[in-house]
Amino acid sequence: MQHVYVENLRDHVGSVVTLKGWLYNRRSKGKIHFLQLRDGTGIVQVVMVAGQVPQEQFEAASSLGQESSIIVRGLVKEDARAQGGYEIDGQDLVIVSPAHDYPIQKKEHGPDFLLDHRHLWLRSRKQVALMRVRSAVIFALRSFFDRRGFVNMDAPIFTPNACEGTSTLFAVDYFEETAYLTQSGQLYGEAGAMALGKIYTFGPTFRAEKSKTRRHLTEFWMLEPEVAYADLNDIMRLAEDMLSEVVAEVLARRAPELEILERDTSSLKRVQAPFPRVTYDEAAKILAEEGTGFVYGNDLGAPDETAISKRFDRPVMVTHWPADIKAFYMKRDPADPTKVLGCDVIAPDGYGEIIGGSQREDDLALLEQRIAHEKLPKEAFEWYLDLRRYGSVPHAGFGLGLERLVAWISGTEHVRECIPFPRTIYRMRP
RNA sequence: UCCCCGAUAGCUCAAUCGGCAGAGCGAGCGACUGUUAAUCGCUAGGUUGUUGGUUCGAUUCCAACUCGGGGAGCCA
Repeated sequence: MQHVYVENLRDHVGSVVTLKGWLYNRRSKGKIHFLQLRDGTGIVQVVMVAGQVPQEQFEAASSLGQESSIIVRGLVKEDARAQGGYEIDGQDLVIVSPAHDYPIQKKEHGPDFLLDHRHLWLRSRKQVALMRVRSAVIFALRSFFDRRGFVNMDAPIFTPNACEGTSTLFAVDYFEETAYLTQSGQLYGEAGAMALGKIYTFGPTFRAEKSKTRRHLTEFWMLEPEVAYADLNDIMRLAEDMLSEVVAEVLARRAPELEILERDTSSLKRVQAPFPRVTYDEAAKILAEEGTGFVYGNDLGAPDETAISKRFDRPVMVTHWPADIKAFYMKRDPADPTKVLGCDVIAPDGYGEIIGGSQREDDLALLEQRIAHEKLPKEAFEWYLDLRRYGSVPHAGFGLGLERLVAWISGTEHVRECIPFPRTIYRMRP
């Protein structure tokens, strides 16, 4: 007798197996119970017929509440009438722990109620599928970088100062000194690239901005590759290869989950490098035609990003941004010093900016000027300037927002469902 | 910080012009041998977010507050 998972039932047709899980739903009709057992890998229907199981088990099942933990032994059968194609002829039922009045019903709920019950909401069919997609995305990203010889070298989460000097940071008491939760691992990633050639950091990132949109979290996961001896074009190719391979792998490995999530995969199948590229100036022309109210010189707003992405059938790369609206470490374009060698990748279907990257300023004097111009505390950046004093090389990298990527691939409206326990401006419980 | 919207049973929502607080689901009890959010019958379930105002009378109109949702800005 072996304990099998629902996702492997096809290998056990005709055998008697033991399944361990929770009661997802029960439909009882007189002398027959239909128990839907979920175990995290899937849901299967268990049929219990009176007279074919011990009488006390049949009666116990008739009052069994949703999410009761149960162990079932039964015969695996193929049955066209069952969802998923397989069914269990129940022979024995053990109630591990009965549950009553489970708060989340099999009906629609509002976001407030569901987020208050996030610890239980995670058991729902779509949320399970979403977490499995998220896990597959992370695995695909890590294996992509591993295949290409990158070393995972994570950045610290406590930092002594702002990385980019713009966003509002979360301050914490650090032994009578103020520390901040990191908003980016990039500067540390640059140190790693000078040590190891090509690295990526992957960890939680914190922004204390009071953003209230479906694309924002105060705590999110960011993956940031950084490559020595690389220019803007190198990391643009890296970004489009990464997205293409990750999307293909998730399509191949998580098709059932994407179906549960009702994701139309036809647009994902078109996600293949190379991606269309437009400069900021070209994007501004498109926006003038579209009449979005875009003002030249500003950053792209969410409606601007959507208008541009609608012109193409795959992610779009926008390059050569005005230096004034970008971070101090981005390298100026030699052909036009008002622009920087930066690149944002905009996902289709209104999911917005999923990647922001650039070639980094590698000239010590120019970087010192930029730090002075931005009125940043130079002493805090001395270690960073050392990277230019001792063997500076052209280098580049980007940051990928994991939850935005997962939201796009899974077709989820809001990024808060794409992380197990979302942290937003008005919500940090449970 | 700004703009818009919302709060009524455990959940999702309704309540006409300001006039007795309603339904479905869930829960409890009962019926049913193929249900797919099963169906059918019965029962219980309410300080209408809080405070104040207008009124003979407020779930309904007004104000403030609290909590939440969507968006802007900022960003991934």
